[in-house]
Amino acid sequence: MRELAEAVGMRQGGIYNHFAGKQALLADLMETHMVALLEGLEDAMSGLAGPKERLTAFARNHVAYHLDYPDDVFLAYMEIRSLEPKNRARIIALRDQYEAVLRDTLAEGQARGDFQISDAAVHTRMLLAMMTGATVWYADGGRLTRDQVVNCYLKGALQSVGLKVPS
Amino acid sequence: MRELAEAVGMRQGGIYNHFAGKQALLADLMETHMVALLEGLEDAMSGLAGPKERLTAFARNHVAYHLDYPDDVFLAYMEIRSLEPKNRARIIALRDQYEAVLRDTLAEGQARGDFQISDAAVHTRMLLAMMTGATVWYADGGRLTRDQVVNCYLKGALQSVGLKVPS
DNA sequence: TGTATGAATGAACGACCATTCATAATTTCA
DNA sequence: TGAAATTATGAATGGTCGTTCATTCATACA
Repeated sequence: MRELAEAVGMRQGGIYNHFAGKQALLADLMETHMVALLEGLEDAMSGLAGPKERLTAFARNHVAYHLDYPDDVFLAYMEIRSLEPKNRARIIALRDQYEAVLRDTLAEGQARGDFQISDAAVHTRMLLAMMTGATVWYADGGRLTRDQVVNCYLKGALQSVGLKVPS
Repeated sequence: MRELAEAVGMRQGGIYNHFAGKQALLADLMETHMVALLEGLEDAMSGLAGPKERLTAFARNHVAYHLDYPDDVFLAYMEIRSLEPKNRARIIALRDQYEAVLRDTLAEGQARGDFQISDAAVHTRMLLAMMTGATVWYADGGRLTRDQVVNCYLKGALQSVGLKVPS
């Protein structure tokens, strides 16, 4: 808390005029992150019908957002276990809502016979873990640009469901 | 340290007769984990030549091992940043060695034209994150058996590199 | 049996940290 | 301008935790 206070230009006590405590601050940060992620997703996927188009939009949006806000993603992953039950439940509900968008897309592709996957729920978690992992190693100014990385992941995601992707 | 001591049936001070301190204990745990992972991998892949066979063995071994030791995997991920530079360097060297096995396999498959991937190094991280993620949600006695999960991930991994997998 | 070695104990130490609160400074607005 | 409300300060509090160490205990061996 001392460090956070310094970082925004005040002393330790000042933060408590804006947040009830560390837990409330953490929960607020994580909720803001999840809501932004969800809203961005809804924008990106609105109006798209086919499973392939929807998966493409999801993957692009997910990877791009995660590369843009690696700190939020890191915090959400590392500190979810620090949330009190009530706060954690709220955040997990948002996360579940996000996951459901991908799961429904995969299930529809599977039902249509467009996707070759064993299990939509498992494949959802496979893809989410795969794409989120980009934040761990990506750094601006590295060998690949952000867009190149997004395209690598998109290709991997599409191929993972059995689609053919032109090189 | 108090809790760890209790868990092995002694009081807080006793641990220091066996480990120099918390840092040494953590480093020892993580090194043991990485060495076991590497040795298991070498066993699983020895004698396999083709990229497809090697990727198959890697994926099976990785997912199976991770499902068997989720606590080790969790610790290795969450606490790697807690290691002092010297210890961290040792662990990361082992991790790099492990990654290199998969990267070489993917690069060979790409060079042969067997795999359709944009970038072997990126695809390595995609697959590792994807497969490691199984530990986050898998629980014994759930809807799917361990072997079913391993096969889901194997199929996803093989398809991600552009291979056709019979359903 | 007596001694030496290794291991366990638990109180104490020092450092760190989130939070509180009395006080002071600043801002708002009538 | 002056009072009220909001915000900032920083010392103090209570708690946690890793580590140390004098002491006790158990075991092995001569």
